Amino acid sequence: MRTIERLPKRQRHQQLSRLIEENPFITDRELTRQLKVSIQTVRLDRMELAIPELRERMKLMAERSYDAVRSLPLHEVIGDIVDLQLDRSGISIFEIRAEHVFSRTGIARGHHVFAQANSLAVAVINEEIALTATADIRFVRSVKLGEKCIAKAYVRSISGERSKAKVEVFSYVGDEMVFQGHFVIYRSTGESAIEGGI
Amino acid sequence: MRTIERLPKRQRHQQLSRLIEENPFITDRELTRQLKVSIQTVRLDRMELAIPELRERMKLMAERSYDAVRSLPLHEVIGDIVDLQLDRSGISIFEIRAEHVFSRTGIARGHHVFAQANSLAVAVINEEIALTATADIRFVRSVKLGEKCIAKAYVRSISGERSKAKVEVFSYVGDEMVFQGHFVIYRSTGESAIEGGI
DNA sequence: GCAGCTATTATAACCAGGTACTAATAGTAT
DNA sequence: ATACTATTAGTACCTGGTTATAATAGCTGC
Repeated sequence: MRTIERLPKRQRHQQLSRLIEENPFITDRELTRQLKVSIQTVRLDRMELAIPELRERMKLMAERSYDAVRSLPLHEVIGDIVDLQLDRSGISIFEIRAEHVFSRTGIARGHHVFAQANSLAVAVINEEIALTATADIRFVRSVKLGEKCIAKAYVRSISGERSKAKVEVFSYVGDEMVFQGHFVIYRSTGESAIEGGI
Repeated sequence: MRTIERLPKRQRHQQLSRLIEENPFITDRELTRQLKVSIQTVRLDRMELAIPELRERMKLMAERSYDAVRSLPLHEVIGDIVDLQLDRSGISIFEIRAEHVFSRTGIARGHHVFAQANSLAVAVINEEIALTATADIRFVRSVKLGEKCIAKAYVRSISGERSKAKVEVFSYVGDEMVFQGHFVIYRSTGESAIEGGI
């Protein structure tokens, strides 16, 4: 009977996957010890499961984190700006992924939604250095994992003398408003800045 | 004359450091090609500069990113809460590190300062699920790389009927106030939540 | 000019943690 | 008995190094 002998193999495959997921730094030798099979079996199993060798796993992790580090400057703006009319309006899209949600509920953490809006409010201001001075925000409904958050910013006034701009941002999922915020942005012309925008 | 022959070595050391910093995935063989010296010289140089071999570098990067992934759940609260009196007040400390600042200016990005305050405002509410409904915030002065931001939250009112709490948060660097915020937190008793707190 | 020094290069043995391939063995199904 | 799968064993080879030992080149001080 095939099932009798095949089950242990599949079980071992699951165990092996779990062990490597739990500790990606485990060697085949250690897996041999824990699974009580020969090192060849471990390697055949990895082959079948398309799990790369330890060094390859470490390399992939290192590359992933290195790419993340390199792309950090891009994150100075949270969300992808898809339309921008300086000193007038702007639109950005931000997809809520696993790293943005409150793990227990799958609800996006507030500061990510805020960050998208703040980024856009700063970006829409046509100035070298623009920093958020104040913000008055309202989370209208929760944003969930997988949802695409579309933020629209409108510049309401620019008072040239004191270098302040008022920007309103509304964020939507589909046609539901999820967030609204009124930002006051300092359009710093170089001197002492007030805050860390995005 | 010693300086004549020693200079090229120090220059090469600088070049080598720079090359590895630019691309940590470079092999000694490739360094040999770029520096026009033997592979032994490259290895002696790495020894002198205490730069680990490629595989060790990748392992360190992988471990660092893996630790970061594992500690993510801890980041559900931004900042270390050092004092907490539920429904009354709380204090948290958050050190501004390189990953939190606007790279051009070394000024902390607004959403990190906001996130610390928001986290604390949510944490101080003695409820299973607490979500930010609205926030009225003001960035008083910029917070810079290396500064320790101390947030103090005070619960101002709890209206049991509609499950709302008002929380004030003030953040300081030393004795300078850098941020203030008025939060309205929903103390969700299980039904439809409004926002993604922290 | 020659010992003494540093810097560099060469050579060889060895290592971890594998891959790739071949072969043997055990169990079981038909 | 035959065929098939699963497992184990063994060997050669690979990358990207370490470690140690020795040879060579270039200059220095005297």
